[in-house]
Amino acid sequence: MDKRELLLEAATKLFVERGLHATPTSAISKEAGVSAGILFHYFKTKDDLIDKLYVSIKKEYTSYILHDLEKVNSDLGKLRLLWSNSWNWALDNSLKYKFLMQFDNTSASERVKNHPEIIAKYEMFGTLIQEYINKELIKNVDLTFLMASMMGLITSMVTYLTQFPEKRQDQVFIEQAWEMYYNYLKP
Amino acid sequence: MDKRELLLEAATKLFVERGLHATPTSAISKEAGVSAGILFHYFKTKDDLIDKLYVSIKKEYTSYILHDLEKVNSDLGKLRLLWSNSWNWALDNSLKYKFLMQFDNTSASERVKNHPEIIAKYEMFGTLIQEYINKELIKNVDLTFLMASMMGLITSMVTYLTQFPEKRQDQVFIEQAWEMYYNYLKP
DNA sequence: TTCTTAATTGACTAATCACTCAACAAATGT
DNA sequence: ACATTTGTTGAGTGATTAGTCAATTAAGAA
Repeated sequence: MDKRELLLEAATKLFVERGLHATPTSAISKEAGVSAGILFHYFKTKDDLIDKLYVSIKKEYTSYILHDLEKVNSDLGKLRLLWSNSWNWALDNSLKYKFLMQFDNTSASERVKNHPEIIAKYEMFGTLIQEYINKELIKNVDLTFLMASMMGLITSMVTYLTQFPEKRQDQVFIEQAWEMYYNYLKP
Repeated sequence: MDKRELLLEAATKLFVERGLHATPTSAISKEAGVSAGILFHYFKTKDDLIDKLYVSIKKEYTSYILHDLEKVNSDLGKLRLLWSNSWNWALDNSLKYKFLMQFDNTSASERVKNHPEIIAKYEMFGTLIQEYINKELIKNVDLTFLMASMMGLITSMVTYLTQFPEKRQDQVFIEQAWEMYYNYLKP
């Protein structure tokens, strides 16, 4: 398997488990089952690894949010899919999601937020949301706020469903979750 | 001024600014304007400092949430104060709040979450919320979920109001914020 | 005042850690 | 086949850093 990928995976696990400061690069390469030196073949520095990891996860997340969207016709249906994509990804990738949350609260994320590919996804997402706002399907709030609130609600879900995983199958719960979200957004 | 306090303040600032892993203890003592050695007089290790910082901030936050609650009569008024206390504190202490967010997403927080004083505050908060649930003032969800969702919504606010601070004075906005929260919680 | 304890300093040390590099292996191209 | 690039290793290095400690000062008690 691709060693770069192995390294990123190992790093995600250890960073969330121990925190950035308590995870030496040697631990990462050990966890990944590769030599210590190879890490610096794929990543210039430790900070570079961290930045690349952030970008890669953020890209995966933002891509998944828009996933299968064209298969739905109605606007409300699209919005609902947007939302469920978002929290399904978070639940299926809780480690990665936790890393995002952790890193987003550091100024270090400023270094990296302006990455072109992420900006592109945001813009796509942004025009879509703007369309919904124009159609008065949702409240007129700025995109940052909307993303942040989505993340906020999803974080609650992830926390909750990590504790009670069986609830995730519950159709009533899913419906409630959606209502909660939409209540929050509708004009 | 108390040097222990100075150290904790400096640490908060630097941790949020640079992240835990990029903040040496020497930088903390320098920022605090004290000698390098004194840090280890007040804190056994760097991790001990981090843990103590977390507990101290969490204590301050949970205390402030319950602040002035006895001055309000109606249940709904109390709930509203609970909420506004919570986000006012977060906005007035955004550095501390960001540190909490950052650290809560690390397993390191497990070491420290069971601190008796924090648990005590949670219990107080918990019985209060249980009362509201019994009175059917709010939905019957578990406390973890409720706290998490509150944090989630507040995080959105903090993100938003950091960008547009002038909105904070806006009465309409405050009213909307409350409605959003209550919509989310009412049965 | 004198004695005892606590606070404070900063040079020092032992350990850790990010990162290098020379050597080798594998793949790729010609 | 040979040459060239690319991937991989792990021991080694220099810098950084967490944490110590002997010495000094300040505070409190008697």
